[in-house]
Amino acid sequence: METLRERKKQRTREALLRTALELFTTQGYEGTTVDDIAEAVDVSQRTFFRYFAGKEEAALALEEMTVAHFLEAVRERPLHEAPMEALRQAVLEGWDTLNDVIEAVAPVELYLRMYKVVESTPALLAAHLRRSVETEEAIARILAEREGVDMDTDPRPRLAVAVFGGVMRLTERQWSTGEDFSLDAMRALTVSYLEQVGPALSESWRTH
Amino acid sequence: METLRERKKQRTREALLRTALELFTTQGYEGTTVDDIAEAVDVSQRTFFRYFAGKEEAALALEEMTVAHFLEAVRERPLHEAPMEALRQAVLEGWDTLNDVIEAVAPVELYLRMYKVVESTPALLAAHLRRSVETEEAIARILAEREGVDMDTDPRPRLAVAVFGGVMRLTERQWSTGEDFSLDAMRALTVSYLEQVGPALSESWRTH
DNA sequence: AGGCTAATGACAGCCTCTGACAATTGACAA
DNA sequence: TTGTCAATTGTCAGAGGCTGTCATTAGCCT
Repeated sequence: METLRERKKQRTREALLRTALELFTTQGYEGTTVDDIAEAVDVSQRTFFRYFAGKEEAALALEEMTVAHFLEAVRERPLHEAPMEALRQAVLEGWDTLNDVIEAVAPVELYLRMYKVVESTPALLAAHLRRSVETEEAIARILAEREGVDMDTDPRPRLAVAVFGGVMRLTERQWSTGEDFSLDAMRALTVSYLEQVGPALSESWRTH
Repeated sequence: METLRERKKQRTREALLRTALELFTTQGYEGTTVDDIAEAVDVSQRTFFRYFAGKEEAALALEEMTVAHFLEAVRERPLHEAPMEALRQAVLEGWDTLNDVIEAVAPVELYLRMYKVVESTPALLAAHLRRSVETEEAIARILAEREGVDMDTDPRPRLAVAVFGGVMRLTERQWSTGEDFSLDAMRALTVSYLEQVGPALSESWRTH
């Protein structure tokens, strides 16, 4: 952001994003129109769509940053860790360093509030899940390269990621609807669920 | 469907659905407008929205039928089967008896073609995934009751379903993009992936 | 046959998103 | 500094999904 022009663009984008998130978390996603956002920032509606492909993109912009951050964490995991363990450590580390990634754009608190909005708004949840598919494909690629296997012939990378992704999405959902809506609670849930995957799979749950 | 009125409604709905699916599979989902469908059936656009909550609902109507069918299959699995095994058998059985559920509305071949449309259309894939969340919640409830555990305190039902769902979605995706687009191929993929979940999880994949 | 009710059509309107063109504003060299 | 070029924005116009409303039609039932 050298030139004045670039700085202005940056400021417009951040104003749009911050305003959008603020409105989404207070009036709800569907209760907020793009016109509302544009008007609050004092730009035309058309300008909003020049910065964001759609309402969804603005709503999920923070998440996109954290996903990128998580992918980076996976890439940097030591090679001696087994795939699932590497993923596990990467998520936990991701939560720990969440603030470093977000703070420049918005307070963590706003991110957390958006989480609930996403989870409780059908249209947003749908968009979120669709993105997860792409994220999982990216993670699978990282794992495959890491372990030196070929994704096209070996299903294990995608399989491991599918399982991991399933558990993580469940974790998010339970967390966002639970009472303890803190990062610590999220960490605890993650650890707990990942621990119980094994037992949940092959055994019978009955205690007769 | 006793009265003439009810028969007419039934016919209108089926005409709309069949026409919609036909257009979706030939011109694509986004290349088809609701007006196109309504016009082809010779009803007003408003009438379309009286039968379907939206374009999505029409596109996913067949799938909804098969999901209901699958849930029924899960409910009827013998109690001696472990949870994951019951789910596995239910899916396989679901595929076997797919035709019985679909044929009254549309040929299986149309259902299969729609599968590719869903998987390759972002908006539809998103809607599909969102529905999967609800489906998984329903399955978890069935499993919990079956095994006599309380979902609110025991995470295993949701956990098992999350894992299973993750694997099944991967299966669908790989199947829909693969070359062998037959039900047999689907069955084979399902069995194969479920077999490899265990190995993919805890071990290292390297063969040094 | 005639009243009742359900189904449909016809508008009008809101919201998301896009293309096109003109106006503005910063960048940069002469 | 000024003039030119390019990037940013605003303004329109319009498509497409979806909803509310109200009048009209058509099946139902006595």
